[in-house]
Amino acid sequence: MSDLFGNTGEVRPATVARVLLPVAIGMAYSYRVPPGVSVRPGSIVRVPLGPREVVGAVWSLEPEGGSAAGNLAPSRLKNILHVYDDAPPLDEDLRTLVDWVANWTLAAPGMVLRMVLRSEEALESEPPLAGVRLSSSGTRPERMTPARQRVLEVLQDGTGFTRSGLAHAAGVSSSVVEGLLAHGVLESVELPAVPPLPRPDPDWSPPQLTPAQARASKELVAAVGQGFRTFLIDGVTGSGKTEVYFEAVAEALRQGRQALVLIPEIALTSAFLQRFERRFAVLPAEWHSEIATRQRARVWRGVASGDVRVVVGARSALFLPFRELGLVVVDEEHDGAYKQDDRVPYNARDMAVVRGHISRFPVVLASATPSVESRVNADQGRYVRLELPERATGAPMPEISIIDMRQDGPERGQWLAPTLRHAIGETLSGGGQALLFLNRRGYAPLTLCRSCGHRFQCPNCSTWLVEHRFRGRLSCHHCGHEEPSPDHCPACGDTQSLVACGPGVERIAEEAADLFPQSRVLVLSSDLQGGPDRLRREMRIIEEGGADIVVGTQLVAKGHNFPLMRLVGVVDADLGLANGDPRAAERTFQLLAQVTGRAGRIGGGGRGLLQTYAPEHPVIRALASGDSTAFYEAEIAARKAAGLPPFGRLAALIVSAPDRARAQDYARQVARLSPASPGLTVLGPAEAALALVRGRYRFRLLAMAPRNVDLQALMRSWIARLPKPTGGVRLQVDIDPQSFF
DNA sequence: AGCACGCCGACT
DNA sequence: GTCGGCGTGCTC
Repeated sequence: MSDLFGNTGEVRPATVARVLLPVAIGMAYSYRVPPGVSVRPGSIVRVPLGPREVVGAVWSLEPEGGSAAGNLAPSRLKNILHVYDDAPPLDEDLRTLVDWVANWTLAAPGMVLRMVLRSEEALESEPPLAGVRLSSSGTRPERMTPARQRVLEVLQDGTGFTRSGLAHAAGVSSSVVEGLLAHGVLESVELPAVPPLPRPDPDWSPPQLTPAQARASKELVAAVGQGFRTFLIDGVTGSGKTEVYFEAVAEALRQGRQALVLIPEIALTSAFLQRFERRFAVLPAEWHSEIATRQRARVWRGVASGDVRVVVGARSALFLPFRELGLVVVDEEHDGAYKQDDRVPYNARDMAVVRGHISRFPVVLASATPSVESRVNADQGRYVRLELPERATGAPMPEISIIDMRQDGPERGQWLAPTLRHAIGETLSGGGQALLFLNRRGYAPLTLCRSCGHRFQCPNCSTWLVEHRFRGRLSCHHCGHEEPSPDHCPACGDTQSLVACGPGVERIAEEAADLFPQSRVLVLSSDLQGGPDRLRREMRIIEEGGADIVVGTQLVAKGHNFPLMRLVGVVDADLGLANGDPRAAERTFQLLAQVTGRAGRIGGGGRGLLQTYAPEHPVIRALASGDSTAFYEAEIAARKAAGLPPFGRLAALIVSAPDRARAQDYARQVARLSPASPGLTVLGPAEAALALVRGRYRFRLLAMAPRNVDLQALMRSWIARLPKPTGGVRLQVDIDPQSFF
């Protein structure tokens, strides 16, 4: 027996269904299936839960009379209230994915289901719109007027319009339409709420590929429809990775399959959608947190029904109920935005591979600076590596050189070395743009009183307050605390004694403006007022040459192409190398490779200058030489020796409590228990392992296990043996925690 | 996750 | 005398 959606399943009337609910409960709950109602595994239902009603999904059916241990007596079961028949049941693959992700992340399966059921509005079809068309009786108006004439012309081919749409299209007022309707010239008609979606055309505008691109795309195209396989496109910035995987998307479309392209922080990258449109004639469906409710429901429904063929989305798009998904692409696969930190901690890049494995389709990871783990997977033959060693435009890669700040540093109170200043001057006089990159918002990271040594500190965190001179405020980048910039020291009362220490982008912009007074300087950072629209405008200004010097944080490393950008000066290449994060070097390398890759991307002739106090550091050497092999090999060896991912696995137990001392105390107790767990290494209770992260009173206790140990099972048994947290202490487990991996 | 219940401090 | 803070427990 097969239904509308192609699912074959028993339609034997079950009396009890196990329903997974979108709440943090470890198991599915049993509900009675009322007589005359039919459900199957995957059916989306509304059920009572305590005082409220929730939407869940049938996870399994229980045969009559059968009951698993711990279930309530059938007489006490509540009824399923409603079955959403407009939405197709979640298919078996998707249910397998939900269970898999829940097990992997140690999250409640219901919380993973919640990510699937992200649009309650999608579960019921939109009611049709009231519209009008020419009356089928052929009635003509008794008195013809020019306005009426125009309305009739617009309706000539028999299409239906909404009343306001018709008035607008004909250029008349709505009373003209009302009149014609009253006279029987027009008749009411139901219009579909969602106009039929044009489908992307795989053969609309195939690009001219370079030989390297053609080789890579050929391999991808051949793999589409041939089962599960993971590819890693490893191509330098500007090598045209997008064109390559677009060919795989095209092939999936030709084969009647859907495709999903994940990109980090999609809300900011309308340029990407336009590229898609140029290749496939229509815009793809978009999915991310900023999409409006109605549109979100349409995409969800379209994905489930098969009307939507391609989705471009943020990490959460991975949990959409695709009907016939045949390809997932993860662009910029190394990007941290693929990791979710709260609720269900998962990495969408890895779960994409899992989804491909479950549903037997290829997965494509792409990056100019692959993550260490993807690189290892490619080295070991688990992923197929496709290399694009040259820029698609033929432009040479930028020439990167080092400025040794110990010898060639600027004077005190300045931050741009003479060599960099000189390069900026040359670039500007040559008509190019210069980008000064510093990954630090604000004017100065620390304000100090010269008289008494007072430092402005956050009242909540133990961090310095960052001065934002444009806004006239001191701000904590940790918790968001803000206060007005002071004019005197609160400790000693001195008025002329406050000094800003160290640079932020605002301060670099000030210095650049002083050095090049005739140039237009633009600052780009996430505290730009005006939201994404403003950001897009500023990006446009840069693209069109409306700025000479851009000073930016990591915001400028991503997405946008700046055709006039010739020089990238990294103000502090060592920033980010010093913190305790074992991924610090990798992340710094990725960020600086991306940002220097902005130089000369179109016309060539790009230069990159790295200001550093550590010219011998492997990251700096890799960037300057353009050869990252040695750097990656060193990273891989270090990870291997430490048993860190990808050779081992990592978990964090997060302890939060109403005060720091109690969190710390409990973390110590936990750490003391660890030797009892074979195969698990706990870092701690040394202060170093009790890393304080985000917000007050939270500690992370890191645990590491070899790759072959079942970390999930180990953590579960470990947690079961922990002393019961009391006094407001709370625990949360996080596998592959964001702040470290 | 959400929601109710319950127990303590500061106000109309 | 109540309002409301969060700590605790429960939901088929």
